[in-house]
Amino acid sequence: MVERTGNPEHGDYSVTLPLKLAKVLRRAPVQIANELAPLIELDESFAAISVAAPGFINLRLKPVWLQAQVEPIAAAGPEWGRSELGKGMRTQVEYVSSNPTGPLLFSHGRGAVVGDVVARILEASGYSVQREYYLNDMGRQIRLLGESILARMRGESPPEGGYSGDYVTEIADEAKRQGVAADANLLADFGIKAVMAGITRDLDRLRIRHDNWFSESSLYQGLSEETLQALRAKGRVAEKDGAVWFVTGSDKDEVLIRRDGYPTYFASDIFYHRDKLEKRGFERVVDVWGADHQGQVGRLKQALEVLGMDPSRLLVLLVQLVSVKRGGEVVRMSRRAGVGISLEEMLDEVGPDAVRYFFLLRSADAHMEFDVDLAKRQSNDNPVYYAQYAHARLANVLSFGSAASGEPVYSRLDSEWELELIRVMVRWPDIVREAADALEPHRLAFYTDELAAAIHRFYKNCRIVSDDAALTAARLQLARAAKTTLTNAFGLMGVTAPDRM
RNA sequence: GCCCCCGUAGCUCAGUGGACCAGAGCGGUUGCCUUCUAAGCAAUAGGUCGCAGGUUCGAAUCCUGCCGGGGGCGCCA
Repeated sequence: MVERTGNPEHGDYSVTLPLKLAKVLRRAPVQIANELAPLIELDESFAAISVAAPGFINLRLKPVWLQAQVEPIAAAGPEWGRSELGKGMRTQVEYVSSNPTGPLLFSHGRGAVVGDVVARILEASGYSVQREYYLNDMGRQIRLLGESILARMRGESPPEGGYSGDYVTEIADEAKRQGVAADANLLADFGIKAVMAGITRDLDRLRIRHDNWFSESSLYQGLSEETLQALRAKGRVAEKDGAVWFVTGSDKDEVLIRRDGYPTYFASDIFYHRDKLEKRGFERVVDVWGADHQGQVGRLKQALEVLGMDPSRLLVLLVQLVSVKRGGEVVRMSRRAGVGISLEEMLDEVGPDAVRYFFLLRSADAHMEFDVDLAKRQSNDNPVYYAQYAHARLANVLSFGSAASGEPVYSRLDSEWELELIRVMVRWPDIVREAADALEPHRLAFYTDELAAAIHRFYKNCRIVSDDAALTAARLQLARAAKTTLTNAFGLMGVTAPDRM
């Protein structure tokens, strides 16, 4: 009903209620608007109210109100933009969860950043967040990992469907050095530890952490049988062809326990999510998955519903695939295709700030092309530097003007550039709230870009430190408030805010 | 065949719970450093918003049907 206007000429906010009422009341929207407008009680923040065709009521903020926001924003510091809207709701965000059978690929990095920033946004919005990594530490893939290492130690070729990357050789060499017995099970354990050490090192460089590593094998200490029993009691389990099936009710049932005795990932997913939602009692669970797992969402939610859980408590964010453009050549990344650029390699090449910022510059459900050449360019065409440079400029001028004394007179901040900067700043809490509601981290990057642009224009057009003490003090406070806002935005994105560049 | 995502400027993408000239970045052209960082600012060119219907006072946005790209539909993960 109340929306922000897209065009400054229409004020700051607009009310579209008359347009919506028009149909119900069967009257012209302009007429309704004209009657409604005088009834709106304006507090001192708004200067003007006007009716515009075909029936908008537009509201304009008073400059004096905008000017009065500067000092509180500067004073709020890290708190500016945070809220308690989540009311401490126990929320889990699960992300990365890559199998410990090989190093992270660059495409995993996207899900890692999306999950991490979702967690940061929710924390800033008053949710109680746990960050979890689901560790697939059992099953066929793990057995293959052990066998692959063993084969490498013996100089044999890996088993069918096994792993053959250089890291397998490295692990095999290290296992030999440490005198690990040539046993597939022991080597699998050894391999998991070695691979996870690499994964956590990469994540650490990307500034991504988890609170909990949840082991898949721990699900099979009681909970699995209990859950199977519960499904059986609902009449949703059948046995045929030597396997155990989940009866979906449609024409296609799903295997839970394979003929060889291994549970399928579907089974583990059911057990795991029951553990999250019931045993551990998270009110809401956010899973960040690759888009290639889309097919699992429906059946998992169905199973949870059969077990009596409200499936809407589980939110699955599907992150689309990434391709990498480098030197004019596009490399499409796919987990399955096995071709991929490692995350480590990209961190070496472009650094964590650019990797994070670029991932956040795209909505998660859009395929993205990562332009390596652009990301590593140390120049003005690089959006990361554009935003960081705005921060560095403010830091510099604040240091330059640190000796200035004088009482700020905020009414002096009356140029279009100053007022525009304040308008952008005061939106920040809304941006955080909207990003949290929609679970859309990319909104932060777009906002940051807009804020940086307003800062650069302000800096360019308003000489901050001058002979005019009152104006200087006011502009320095504005610079402080802008720097606070930008710092907080970078903080939620996990991007550094440099004081010098 | 069915399901999900995408199709908007030369390129990469926002906007898609309706309305305010259709936006940003990169790339193109052109101006601006005696003064707190030019990694900046300013101007300019460039688009049948995939196609066709429909709903509406109004559609890039909602509905239907097509077309194109990607992903999924396994006792793989």
